[in-house]
Parts: sequence; C-alpha cells; structure tokens
Amino acid sequence: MFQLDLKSRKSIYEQVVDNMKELIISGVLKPEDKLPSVRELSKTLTVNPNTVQKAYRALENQGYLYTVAGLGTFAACPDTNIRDERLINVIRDRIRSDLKELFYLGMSQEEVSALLKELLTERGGWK
Amino acid sequence: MFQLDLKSRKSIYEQVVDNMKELIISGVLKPEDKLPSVRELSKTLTVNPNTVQKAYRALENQGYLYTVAGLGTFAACPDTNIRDERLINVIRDRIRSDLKELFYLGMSQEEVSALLKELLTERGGWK
Amino acid sequence: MFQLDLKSRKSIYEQVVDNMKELIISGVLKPEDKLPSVRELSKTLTVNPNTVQKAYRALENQGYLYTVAGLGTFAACPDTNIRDERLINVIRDRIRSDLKELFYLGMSQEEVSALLKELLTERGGWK
Amino acid sequence: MFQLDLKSRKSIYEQVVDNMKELIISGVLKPEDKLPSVRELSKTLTVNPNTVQKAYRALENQGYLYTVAGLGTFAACPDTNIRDERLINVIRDRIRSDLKELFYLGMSQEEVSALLKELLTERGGWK
DNA sequence: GTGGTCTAGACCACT
DNA sequence: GTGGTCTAGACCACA
Repeated sequence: MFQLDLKSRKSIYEQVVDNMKELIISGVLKPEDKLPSVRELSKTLTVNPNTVQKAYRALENQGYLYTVAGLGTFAACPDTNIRDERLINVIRDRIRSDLKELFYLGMSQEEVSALLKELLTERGGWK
Repeated sequence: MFQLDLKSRKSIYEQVVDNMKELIISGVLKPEDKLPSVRELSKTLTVNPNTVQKAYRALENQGYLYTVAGLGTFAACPDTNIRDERLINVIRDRIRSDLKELFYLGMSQEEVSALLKELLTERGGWK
Repeated sequence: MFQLDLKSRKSIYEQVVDNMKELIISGVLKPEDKLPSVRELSKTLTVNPNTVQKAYRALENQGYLYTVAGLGTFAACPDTNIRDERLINVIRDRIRSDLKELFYLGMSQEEVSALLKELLTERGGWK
Repeated sequence: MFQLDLKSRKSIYEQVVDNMKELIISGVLKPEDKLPSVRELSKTLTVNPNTVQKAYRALENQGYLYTVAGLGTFAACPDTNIRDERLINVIRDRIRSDLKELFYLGMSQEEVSALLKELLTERGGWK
C-alpha cells in the first residue's frame, strides 16, 4: 500500500496519516472503498496497532474517512456542496508561501509559471 | 515583528523559524539586514533565549541567515547562481500535493487555475 | 566508548561530535548500529543530556547518523553513490595545509612521502 | 595581505592566526621578514587592534614569529634541528583521520593515493 | 554588547 | 524506554 520511512523526521503516526490521506485525495482509494483494518495495516507495516488506530482517528476527525463499528473503515466522499473555505484558505496561504520561496531561490516569474502549468496538466493522471 | 501562537501544535522554535524565514523570503528583511539579537527577540516574544538561538541556528544551517559572533545575526543573500534543485523539488511536491487537495475539496480545474494566477499576479507586492 | 578531555579547549559537545564521528567513519560503528541513547551516553560521560543531544543533532545534520524518535539513534550508511565533492575538497585543503606544515617543521619530501605511504598501508586495519 | 571572511564561523582572531600562519608556513613570509605592525594590520583589516595583538601573541607562543620590542614582529625561522615530534604526531593523526573520512565518503584506495600524490607534486609551488 | 556553551530539571509525544 | 522541547540561569570568548 505504501512504505514507511523510519529514518524520516516525521513520526510514524504522521506518516500513516499523510500517506493514507494522499491515497484518498488522489483517488487511489475511491469514496466508499474499504480501508485495511487497523490490525491488518499494523501487521503490514509492522508497527504498533495503537499507532494506526490513532492515525485513523485523526483522519476521521478531518473528514477523510469514516468508521462503521463491526464493518470496518471506509474512504469518505467529499461533500462537494460544502466546500471547506477555511481549509482552502489555509492551502492557498501555503502555496503562496511556497511560491515566494521559489522566487527567493532564484526562479523567474516565467519559470514558476511554467512549473505551475506543468503541475496542472499532470492532473489528467490523478483523476 | 511577529506573533507566536502558544496554542499552536507547532513548537515555539519552529514558529520562530517559519516566521523569520517568511520575513527573509518575502524581502521584509533584505540581504545583510541585521536581525534582532537572540536576547532582544527572546524578550520581545517572552521566550527563553535558548529557544530563539535554536531557531537561528536552524535557519543558519538552511542558509537563510549568517552569524558573526559579537556582532549579531544577518539575513543572508541567496546565492542565485547555485539554485538548490533538491529544495525546489521538495517545494514542487508540496505544491502538487496541495493542488490535489484543492481538487478533492471540490474545486474545478478552472477555479484552481484562477487561484494560481491570482497568487502569481500578487507578486508585484512582494518584490 | 571514549573519553572526554575537560581541559581541552574544544567544547564538550564538539568532542562528542568528533569522537562519535571517528567511531562511525572508522567502522567501529557499522551502518544501522544503534548508538548509545542520549541519556545513557550523558550518564557515561557525566555531562548534561542536552549536550549529548546537541552533538547527535549536529551529526545528524552532517549525515553521519539518523534518529528514530522512540527507538533510538543509529549510524547512517554513507551513500556511496552521492559523493560529497564539496566536503572532499574541504578535506583536500586540510591535508594540503597539514603537508605544508610538515615541511615547515623540517621534514623532507621523502619523509613526508614515507609517512603518507605508512598511513595508507595502515588501511587494512580500518576496513 | 589576506582577506577576512566575516560570515565564517571562525572568530576573527582565529582567522588572523590561521592566515598569518599559512603565510609563514608556505614561505610567503620568509624567516626574519618583518610582519605588519599590530596597528597597521588592524587598520588594513578594519578590526580592533586588540584582536590582532591577541593573534600575534598566540603565534608567538606557537613559535611562528617573534617580537622585538621597539622594532617590530618577525617571522621565526623553524629550528630544523629540533623537530617538534609531538606536533608532527598531532598532524599525522589529523591526516589519518582525514584519510579515513575520504574512504568513508566513497573514495577508493587508488583515488586517495592519487590525491595524495597530486598534493605532494604540488610542492614545487610552495617551496 | 554579541553569540556559544553548559547545567539541572521539567514535560510531552511516540514506540 | 526513546528523542524533542522548553525554562531559568550561569559562565565564557569575542568585538
């Protein structure tokens, strides 16, 4: 499913959150898809079940998955009607900051623009 | 200069790093500008001097400032000749991930594209 | 493991860095080997844990070890594919300077040459 | 004569020591040559005279120069009869350590050997 | 005055 | 148990 990097500075719990979120966001896990159970995933990754448990709980709080007792855990379907404007603004700020840094690192307006276009056209591959 | 958010999950030293980096990247602190001294900033923020020093040290390792013992700490001038391609790739990945999340949150290709254009045209204000 | 020299002009943390680096470089600590924990080493050396941690952090930044929170600190395996040419040049300059000093101290070209050969043949013992 | 690097981690005093030592060791300043006076050099480098004073004193203690009150400061002639074996051993250890690091960085025995030969043949230029 | 180092002891998150 | 962070307060070298 995905690999952990023990040498990373990120905690294991955080890596599980980020990787799982990535799978859901990018559409590899489609809405209503069943996720591996806590025990199963903890075996696969050879980490403590508590760690996976905690990661799933965090993702549930953020709305990326939901749990049905006795059945399992499933990818949530994003409610396209209720766009979380607050979260969008957070992301916008993050991108703004990243763009500034690209300029600081010496990239020109044109280069940054090209980079963004490239990222946008990649999109076909995600959907 | 900037505010700390004690309620944040980010550690204090990390907030200092991020805020100071922002000031340097965005050009508020220009190359060779003197930064507040460790003691001074620690008083302003009412945190321990060691915490500020740790942040300054981290920024120095990342090349955003340099230190002259006995004189103070100064904003570095980015070496525009040596573009850190590794770092640029890290940022590219971060943006890619953010774009995916925007789509997941229900934004259309056109909306995302518009958002990026807006961010790019803001640039006049930073330079 | 190693001894500190409190009378030395080198700071304690620097001595820890140098000694530990020596152990890693010379292969006494092999890649993936666990290093003594921060607390353990601080007890052995009767210094403050913070001092040891600072040393470990420095070594991590330089790529000689890596850290897994909750598990411990481990010797890194040098990435033989990516030779750090910059660092190699630094070392070359240091050796050049040392050779000059040997000549200044009255050694002849032959003596210096012999000394180097001797050092090179020692190598069997390190590997 | 030489340049200071204010951005360096080395203290100014240390840089003066190292640079001056380099000039003497490499033969640019020959035995009995007069060195710039403390005042003169401090003006040239635009640093505090105390800093230069301290550097000269350190170099005198290490035997690289001597001072004649009222006349000035002069490069010492190394006493070739009394080779400082202790110092030679220190340098040998430093080189040994550097060689280990080169191997650690992925250089082969042949490459290191070639590097040393190259440094040795450079010697014509120093003498 | 500046930054650099160190101590003693505390609390937290993660495994 | 591990490392990560933070505080309060001390001393040093350098400019």
